[in-house]
Amino acid sequence: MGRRQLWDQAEVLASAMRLFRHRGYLGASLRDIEEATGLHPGSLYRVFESKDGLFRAALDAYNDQVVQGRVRVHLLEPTDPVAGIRSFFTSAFETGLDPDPGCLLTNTAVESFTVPQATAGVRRGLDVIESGFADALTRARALGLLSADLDVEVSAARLLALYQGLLVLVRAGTPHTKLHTITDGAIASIGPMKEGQR
Amino acid sequence: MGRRQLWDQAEVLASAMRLFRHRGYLGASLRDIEEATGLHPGSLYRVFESKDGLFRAALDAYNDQVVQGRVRVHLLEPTDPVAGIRSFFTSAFETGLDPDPGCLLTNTAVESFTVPQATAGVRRGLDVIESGFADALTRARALGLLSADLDVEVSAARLLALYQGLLVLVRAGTPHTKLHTITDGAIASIGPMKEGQR
DNA sequence: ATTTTTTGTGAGCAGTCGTTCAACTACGGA
DNA sequence: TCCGTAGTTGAACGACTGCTCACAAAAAAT
Repeated sequence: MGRRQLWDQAEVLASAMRLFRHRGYLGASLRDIEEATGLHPGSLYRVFESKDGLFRAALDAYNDQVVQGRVRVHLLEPTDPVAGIRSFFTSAFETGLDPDPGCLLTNTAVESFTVPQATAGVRRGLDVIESGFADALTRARALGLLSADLDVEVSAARLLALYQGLLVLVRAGTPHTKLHTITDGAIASIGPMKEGQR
Repeated sequence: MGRRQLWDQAEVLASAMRLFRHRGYLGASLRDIEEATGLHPGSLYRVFESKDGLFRAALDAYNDQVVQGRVRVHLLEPTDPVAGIRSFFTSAFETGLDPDPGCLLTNTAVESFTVPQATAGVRRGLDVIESGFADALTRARALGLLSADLDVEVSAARLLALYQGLLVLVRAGTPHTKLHTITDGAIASIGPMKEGQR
């Protein structure tokens, strides 16, 4: 054996994730990373090989924890799937953080030409979200909350786009009132049954 | 007077715009800019003061030419506003360019924490698009193409988000078939009247 | 023709980038 | 106890960053 690792990998990835989410891949220098994680370059490079490697690991952690977690809580588990979709949207900008860091997937997708190694991870995360929407829509339809002839695949794709667009607007500093309006419109666009309808 | 400027400012801004659109602000170095525009740093700095200054000028040019132009052609002028909205969406990813550079507004919005000087320009551009949507929707409603009780402001905001989301997905390398599906959904979500309806 | 004014050129600046590595520290096994 | 091994440290590397400026070139003013 030998000396034991003094730091927790999950904690370091969480710090790196926060930093990348806020500043992007190019905008986060290794000095920034050093400060954020408390790790010196030697340790970082021993475990993650490169800045790229760290970024990919952080993106994977983001997918496995943040994205999967949010999809589960808002899209897979709620007994009211329509309300779940709504809260999935609003929780994207009501983070309590200022400034709102947006979504690492969105930010990385846009940066993808300068970080091509990350595109696979971005796709994986987007797929998770889209599948989550599809699941929630299917369940909502089965519960009679949505029109029976709603095309789940098409609606899920549109909700994904709308969600990514919302996160762009979050980054652009759009006021929350407008973000709520968009969320309301998103829900309305999947055509939930009103009271007394159908 | 003195010596005359040898280069066309509009051409230089167009080249810079292309470069920034593809690589982002941080991803485009001054050497890249030099190569793309054919200008040496001295000339660049005499006219634009800094990399920031050049970027802001390029973003303004993007707003004034690309954004305004596309809004006019697809949203303000067409006699069929619904078809115009559709072509506004599809023209965002059927650029004929490979790889598709996406939209400078979208990309800059996401990069905004590392280029805070550009947020005002981004907002201006987004407002132009949203107003364009609102104009097209109003005209469509007046023509009886849409339901009379459609809320134009809400729908315009949602179309803007959807459009920005589409551009994120473009950057993520989403296949065109899916982008078309999303476009179809966007049109369907504003509820255009079918034949025989109303 | 000479001076003045503006523009173009590109070598070079100080600082930062991602990355490496030799010295050092802590632990398990003999 | 001492050795082998794994982890930590931070100074330093070459490459690159945004940017400057002394000089050359060209056009207007004199």
